[in-house]
Amino acid sequence: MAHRYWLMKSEPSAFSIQDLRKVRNQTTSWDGVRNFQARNFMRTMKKGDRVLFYHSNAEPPAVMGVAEVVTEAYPDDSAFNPKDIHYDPRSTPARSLWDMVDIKLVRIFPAPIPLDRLRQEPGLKRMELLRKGSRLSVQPVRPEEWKIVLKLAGS
DNA sequence: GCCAACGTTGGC
DNA sequence: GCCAACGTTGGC
Repeated sequence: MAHRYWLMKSEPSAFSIQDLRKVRNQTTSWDGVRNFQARNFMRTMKKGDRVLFYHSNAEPPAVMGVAEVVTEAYPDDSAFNPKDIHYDPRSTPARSLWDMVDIKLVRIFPAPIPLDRLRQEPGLKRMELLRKGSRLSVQPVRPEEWKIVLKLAGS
């Protein structure tokens, strides 16, 4: 089965794509997702799936580069820690409510693709990111949308 | 900082 | 099961 495509949002003030470049193995666990739809998407991710890394709440908001799924969904242990900002007592190691995946940096685009640039592309009209009021932090990307975005990135 | 859009919570 | 109140997201 062919790999699937996704988009994942991060606020660069919390964790940027430059941060991802610096961490060990350029790999991080995508913890802290506390939205069921986003969690469910992560649960369907397969090793090798490709991810657009998006900076939200940024100036400008933009697609920054590409990452890949290297570990499929497993319990998000940040939910178990009362001191963690994402603590959720409903989730326990025995019965994990929240999951995460590991992603690894593939590449950072030479130039970010700003949100308003994406909006100019007729082929991206249906993209989840561009839907009015869309807030999903993990979302699927159609293959044809992926192709357009990568073309905009100059690949 | 504002606020529209959305998801979640909880009283009934 | 409804839905008002509330909290969050995220563009602007």
